[in-house]
Amino acid sequence: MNPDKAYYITTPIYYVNGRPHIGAALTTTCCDVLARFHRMRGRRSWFLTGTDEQAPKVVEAAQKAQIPVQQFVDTLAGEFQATWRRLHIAFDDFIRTTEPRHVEVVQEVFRRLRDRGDIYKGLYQGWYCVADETYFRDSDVGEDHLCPNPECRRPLERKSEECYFFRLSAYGDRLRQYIEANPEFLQPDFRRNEVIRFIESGLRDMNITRVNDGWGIPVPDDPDNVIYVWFDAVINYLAATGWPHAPDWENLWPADVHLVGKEIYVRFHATLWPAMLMGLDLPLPRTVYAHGFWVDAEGKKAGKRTGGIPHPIELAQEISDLSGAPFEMAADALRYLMLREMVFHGDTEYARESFLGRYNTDLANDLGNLCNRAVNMVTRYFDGVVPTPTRAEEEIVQLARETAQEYETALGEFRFNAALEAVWRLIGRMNRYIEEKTPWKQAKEGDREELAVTLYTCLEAVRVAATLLAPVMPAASGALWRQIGLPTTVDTVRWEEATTWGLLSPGTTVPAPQPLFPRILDAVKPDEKKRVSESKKVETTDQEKSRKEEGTPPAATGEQSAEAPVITIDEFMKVQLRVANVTAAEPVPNASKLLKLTVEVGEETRTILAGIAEMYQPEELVGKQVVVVANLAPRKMRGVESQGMLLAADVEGQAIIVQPETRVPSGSRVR
RNA sequence: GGCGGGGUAGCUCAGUGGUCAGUAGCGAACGGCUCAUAAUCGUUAGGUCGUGGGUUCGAAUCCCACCCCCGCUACCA
Repeated sequence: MNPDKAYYITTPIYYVNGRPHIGAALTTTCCDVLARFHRMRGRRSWFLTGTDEQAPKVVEAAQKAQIPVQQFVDTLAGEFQATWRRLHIAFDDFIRTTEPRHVEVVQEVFRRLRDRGDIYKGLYQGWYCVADETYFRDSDVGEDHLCPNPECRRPLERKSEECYFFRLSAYGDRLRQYIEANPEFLQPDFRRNEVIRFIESGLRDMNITRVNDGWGIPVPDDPDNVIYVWFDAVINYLAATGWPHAPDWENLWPADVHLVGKEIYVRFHATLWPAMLMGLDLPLPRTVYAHGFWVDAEGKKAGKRTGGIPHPIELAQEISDLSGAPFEMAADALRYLMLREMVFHGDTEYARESFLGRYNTDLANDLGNLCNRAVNMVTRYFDGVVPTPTRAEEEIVQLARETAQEYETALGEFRFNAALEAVWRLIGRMNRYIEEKTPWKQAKEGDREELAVTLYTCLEAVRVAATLLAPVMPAASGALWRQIGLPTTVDTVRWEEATTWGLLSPGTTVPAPQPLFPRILDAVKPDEKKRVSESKKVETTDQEKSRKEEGTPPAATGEQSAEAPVITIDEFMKVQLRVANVTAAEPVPNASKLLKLTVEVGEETRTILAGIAEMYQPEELVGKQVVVVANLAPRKMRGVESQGMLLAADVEGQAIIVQPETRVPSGSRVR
C-alpha cells in the first residue's frame, strides 16, 4: 500500500439552489468528525466537500432571482463555505463543478469511456422534467404532460434528441461480484442488499448528455451537447485528486469514504459511479455509506408537537440565544446533538424539545457541570493549583482506557451515537465518583491526600473526555482544556492523549471556573412563536435531485405555491367539465390507489379511473354525483382505459371528491 | 402491488435460542447530598417483547400466516 495515501473522505457536492440545510450539515459534520479523528491519530487526512453548479435547475433559480448565473453560483458557493466554517467544519478542499479542474476531468473521463465504447450515441425520445432533472418514458407520462412525480407535477418538455449513453448495462455482473467480494464497500448492510436487488432487476444504459443550452460541461468534440448532471457530479471526487496528470493523485484516490444520504445512494453512488470507475480501470472507493434523514413527527401519534426543521445556523443561534453560550459553543453543541440524536443508518425524528432537552442534560448538566464542579473545588481547596495525587484510581484509569477503545471502534463503524454514549458513560461515572468520594467532606476532615487524588482524577477524566470529544466539538474541547489549565488545542491534540493517563501536570494553575454550556432555563416550554408551522417530512441530506423546494435562498418555509399561469376564459372553456352519476365502482387489481368508476354523463356511459381508493370505499360512491373532465384524452392505467378525469380536492395528498351542491341533471356542464 | 426496514417499559431505543427481557437515556415519583450551571447521587417505575400458530428441553431472538407503521417504486389523466 502507498504509505503516503491519505485518509480521503467526501461529502456529496451540494446543489447551489438554496442555502445549506440541516441534512447537509449532518453529512458534512460527520465527515468532518471522521477527518478530524483520523488526523488526530496521526494519519494525513483529506476532507473534500463542494458544490454542484452545472445543473439546469441552477440556471432556473438564478433567473428567478434575476441574478446572472455565475454570480448566483458564486454567491451561494460562498454561503456554503461560510456556513461550514461557522460550524467548525475544516474541509481541506472545496470543489465547485464550474471550476476548470472539474470540467477538464469530466471531459477526460468522457473521452476515455467513449474511446473504449462505454459511451455511445443514441436517440432519446421522452419527456424531461427540468425541476427533477429526469427523463420519463412515454408510458410514464399522461396526456397532460405533467411530471409524473406526484410532488412535482410541473409541465414536461418533449425531447427527442440524439444524446450519449453510458453503457451501465454492461457492468451489472462485475458490480455484483465486486460488491459481494468486498463487504466493506457498501454500507450499511441492508443498503447493500437493496443495491444488489436493484442490479438484479437489470441495469439500463443511462442517458448522460442533453442539448447545450448555454450552461453545463460541453461534450468533447461535440459542443452542441452538455454532460448531464449526475455523470458530471460524481466525477468531482476524482477531479479533486488531480487525476490523471497530477503526480500525487494516488495519494488521495481511492477515497476511503463517500458519505451520502440514502436518496442518492443506490442509483448513483452504488452503481453508476462504481461502474464508471470500472470503465476507467480505477480502484473503487473503499466504503460508500448511506445515512438516513431527519423527519418530523408528521404521521406519528397525534398530539406530538414538533416544528419544522430549522437551518443549522439558525438552530445554533437559537441555542446560543436561549442558553447564553457563545455562538462557537452553540455550534459545537449542535454538532454534538446532531450526532448523538441521529440513528445514523435510519431515519430519525427531529424534535426541537429533544435537542434542547439534551443540550441541558448532556452538555450543561453532565459534562459542563462536571468540569465546573471539579475546577471549582480545585479553586476552593487548592487555590486553583492542580494537586499532586499520591496514587491513581485504577478503576477510573481503566474505564477511561476502555472508553477510548469503544469510541474508536464505534467511529470505525459510523456509529457516532455509540461513540458519544461511551464518552458519556465516563462522564456519568465521574459525577458518581464525586458523590462517592465526597471531596467536600475530605476537605472538611483535612484529608488532603485523598482529596488530591479525588480532584486530580476528576480533572484527568475531564481532560480525557475533552480529547475524545475534540473531533466532534473542537471549540468546546478547547474550552474544556483551557478550563483545566491546559494549552492543548484541536490543532495539536493527539489521540494518544486520550489513552494516556496522567498528562495533566500537578502545579498547573486553573482559571476561575465558568459554566461552559449554560443551562437553557425554559427549554421545556416550546417557544410558540419560534415554531414554524410546517408539514410533511423535511428531508435532510445532500444533493437532493428530488428536491421540491424552489431555488430561492430565503428561509421561506411556506407551501410552494406553484404559481399557476394566468389563462384566458377561452382557454378555460376548452375544458369540458360535466356532472356525472356514478353507477358502479370497483377496485382496480394491483392498484392500491385506483378505483374504476362507471359513470353516466348524460346519455353516455363511461369508465373513469380515479386515484381515490385510499379515501373512499367503492360502495359509498355509487349513486353519488361527481364532476368529470369530459373531453380529456383517454389513458390506460393498469390495463384499464380511463375515459375522463374525476375532480377532487387534493388535501395533503388525500383526494376529496367535488360534488354539485344539490342534485342536478346528469351531463350538466360545469363552468 | 413489488422491494426494503420496523413494531420491546410514558417517550427514544439496546438486545438474532437459554440465569426472572436492558447497568440504557429522557420523562415521572420518592429520598440523599451540597463541591457545582434549580446541579448531582440513590431507589422506584413491575412492560401480553404487534397478533395467531409452529419448530425446540427452551424464543423477543428461528419458521409460517396475519395486522399496523415507515422508505423506495408502480398505479392517483
